[in-house]
Amino acid sequence: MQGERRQQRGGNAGDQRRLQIVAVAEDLIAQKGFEGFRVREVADVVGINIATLHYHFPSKEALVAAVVDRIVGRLDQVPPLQESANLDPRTHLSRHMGVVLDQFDDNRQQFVVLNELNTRAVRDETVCETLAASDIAWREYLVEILRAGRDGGHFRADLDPEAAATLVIGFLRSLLFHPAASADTARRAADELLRCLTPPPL
Amino acid sequence: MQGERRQQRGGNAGDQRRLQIVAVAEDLIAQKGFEGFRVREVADVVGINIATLHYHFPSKEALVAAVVDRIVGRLDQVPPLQESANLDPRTHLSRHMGVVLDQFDDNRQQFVVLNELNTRAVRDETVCETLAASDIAWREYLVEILRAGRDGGHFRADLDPEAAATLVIGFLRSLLFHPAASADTARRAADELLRCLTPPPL
Amino acid sequence: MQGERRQQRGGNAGDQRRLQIVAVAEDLIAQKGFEGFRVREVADVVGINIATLHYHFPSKEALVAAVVDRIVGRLDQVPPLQESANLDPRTHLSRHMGVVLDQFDDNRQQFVVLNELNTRAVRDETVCETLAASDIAWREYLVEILRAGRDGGHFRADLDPEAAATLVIGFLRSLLFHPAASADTARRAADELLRCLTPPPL
Amino acid sequence: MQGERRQQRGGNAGDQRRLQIVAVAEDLIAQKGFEGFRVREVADVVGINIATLHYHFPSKEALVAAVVDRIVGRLDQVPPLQESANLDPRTHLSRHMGVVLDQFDDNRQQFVVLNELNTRAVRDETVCETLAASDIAWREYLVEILRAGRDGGHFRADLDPEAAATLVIGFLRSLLFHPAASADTARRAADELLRCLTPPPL
DNA sequence: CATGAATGAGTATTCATTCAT
DNA sequence: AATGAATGAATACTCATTCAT
Repeated sequence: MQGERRQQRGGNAGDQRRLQIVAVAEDLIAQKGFEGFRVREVADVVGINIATLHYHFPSKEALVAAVVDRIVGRLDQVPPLQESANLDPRTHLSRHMGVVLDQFDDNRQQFVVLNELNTRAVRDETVCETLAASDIAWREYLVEILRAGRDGGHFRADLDPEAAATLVIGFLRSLLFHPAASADTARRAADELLRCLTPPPL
Repeated sequence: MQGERRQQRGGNAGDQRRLQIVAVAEDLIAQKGFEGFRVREVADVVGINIATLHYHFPSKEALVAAVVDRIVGRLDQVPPLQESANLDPRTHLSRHMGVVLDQFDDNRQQFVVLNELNTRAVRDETVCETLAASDIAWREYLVEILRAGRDGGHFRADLDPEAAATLVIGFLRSLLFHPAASADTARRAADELLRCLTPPPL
Repeated sequence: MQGERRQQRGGNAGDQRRLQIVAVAEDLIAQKGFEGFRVREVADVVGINIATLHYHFPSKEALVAAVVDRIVGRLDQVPPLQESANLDPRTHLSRHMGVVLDQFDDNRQQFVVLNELNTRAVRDETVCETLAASDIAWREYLVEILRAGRDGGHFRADLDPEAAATLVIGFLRSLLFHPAASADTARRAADELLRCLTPPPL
Repeated sequence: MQGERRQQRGGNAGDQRRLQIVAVAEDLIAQKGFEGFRVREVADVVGINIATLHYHFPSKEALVAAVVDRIVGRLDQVPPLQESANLDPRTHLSRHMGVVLDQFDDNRQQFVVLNELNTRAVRDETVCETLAASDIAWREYLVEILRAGRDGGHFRADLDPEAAATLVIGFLRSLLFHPAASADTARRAADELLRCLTPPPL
């Protein structure tokens, strides 16, 4: 009976604090990388004692896991999925890439942390599987668009949807490598990719 | 007797030792990442005292810089550049991607370290500039091929060489994210990319 | 319904809870020793919050003191004292040692905790005095038996009752050192000790 | 070839330092017990940095193990064994107990640490075995004396040498429990024990 | 060139205790 | 009586770096 009310959606004071800690941790990982990530600094920024942080997250590993969940959780929310469902595939793909490029402009920190995550995935089985699961979902989403577009004549008739999905993902992923890249270069490449996939005018 | 053989290329015995240290360091960075990279472990594997290592490399930073130089130096040796110079651009590009994909199969460690380097570049100005320089050279090399191919009719007439170079680099770079990716998937994507760039049959 | 039964001996519900805490604490000291004894673990096993435990026992020291009282309180209940009062001294001593040896078989945990207590006594004045008081009572009890036995011809005429009491106590105490000792070895030694004290047959 | 000279008996500077650290550690264990034993305090007393201590002993456990070895090593040197070899068994046993009682007077710290060791042995398999090995050697030594004494008429004819050895060891061991015991009480008990074992005058 | 020994600053984690509710 | 959250002071251990030999 006790504390029943508190088990709602993050309304609890404790949950609130945990969210705060994870948010700060993500910031710090973006700034310093996993290499320079210190739990003590998280506690300092949040303004709590290091022991309090360990009360909420029993170990550094647990805190990192929470950060990973948070990041991947955001990845899985592909915003245009629902709204653009009834667009023609080419426009759909165009908007999808546009959304990612916008995020690249507006929230570059997220990309930096994703880069950290990718590097960590090489040696952390858990992170690797988490990222792989997210990757598969994204790939399937793209393959569906590309196949529908090919069959509907919006894309080249000889298009290999899975291979093309690899290209789209590869291109978008490679943005992670260019924290200083100009958005313009990226948009030109996205346009070129769309032309690549589009059938030639007769 | 000792060190007699060492008087070959690479200079004196000291240079030889330095090369050995850098090689071990690269191995360890590939295994543990920068996060788990310890100078003491380098010394242990080489079989020398930690103080001796510091005699050759005054600081960890200096050792890491040497490793970075070694890796980037290898990057800049694009093997097919010379030999394939007089091939037609489409075959040239195809072979270039093939070479990289072969390296991905045979020497994945190099890709892992490159991934580490990319992540570090976000916070290390020196590494960032070193990688950027290598990147520009690669890009120019590809742009040249793509432009020649477009003008010679091997590639689509409406091709944007610079944007296409971004796509090629992006695709190849994204391999770093898939340490477990099947080589087959990558080759299918490379083929698709070539089809993308090729003009449609009339 | 709740707490109804609890209104028996031991007073109110609070006393009941305190008894429960002390019992768990003794168990844990037996398992982990004073070195590995944690108040938090006591609270966890009892199933209460650590703050609740501190409500009942203001400090770790207070809880330990309660455990010590509990253990020494049990020591002072020498069961055969009353029932065997009118036995001949030799049988009396034999039964006394038998009772202790039986406890050694049946309730070895108690011996383990006593060992912890003895070690702590070196540095804790309070524990030392508590144990010393218990010791003196035991010693006097044995001296009485031995003196009566000597004067009544059951033991050797040249027996030094106090020295013999030291031997009996020393032997029984030394059982603490042998958590893995066979009961048989101990009983053989007890028999030998009795023979030692008994006058030779004429 | 290098440093060959240094591998002699503890003459090396490093060995010297290790001996010093172990000696200080033993002192501190005697003063504070294992419960209050801190590696940092060892370093402080020795006058070295905590990292230097960890250079010589990689972990607290390793340091404790070295202390245990040192203590048990001393236990195994039963001084009177050689010199008293040709004494009659009764005098031999008397002197043996005398030596232990003298140590009890002169070097009580050693007994305190032994007490700590005994308590730790309950939970530490290694310490338990080490102590057990030392115990067996001591027991065999005593059994030999007692058997020879019985067969030679110095001790009672119905003496059980192994049981009597248990009594002697038990008595001497029980001294550990009485850090404040008067030496006089102990000597009276030792005398009584000798009388116990001696055959009655005809 | 090479080494054993040493160190300062840090690094995650622990634990008894306290306090507002 | 009971609890979730918080804290100060420790605690073992690590790591790059230095120095005398």
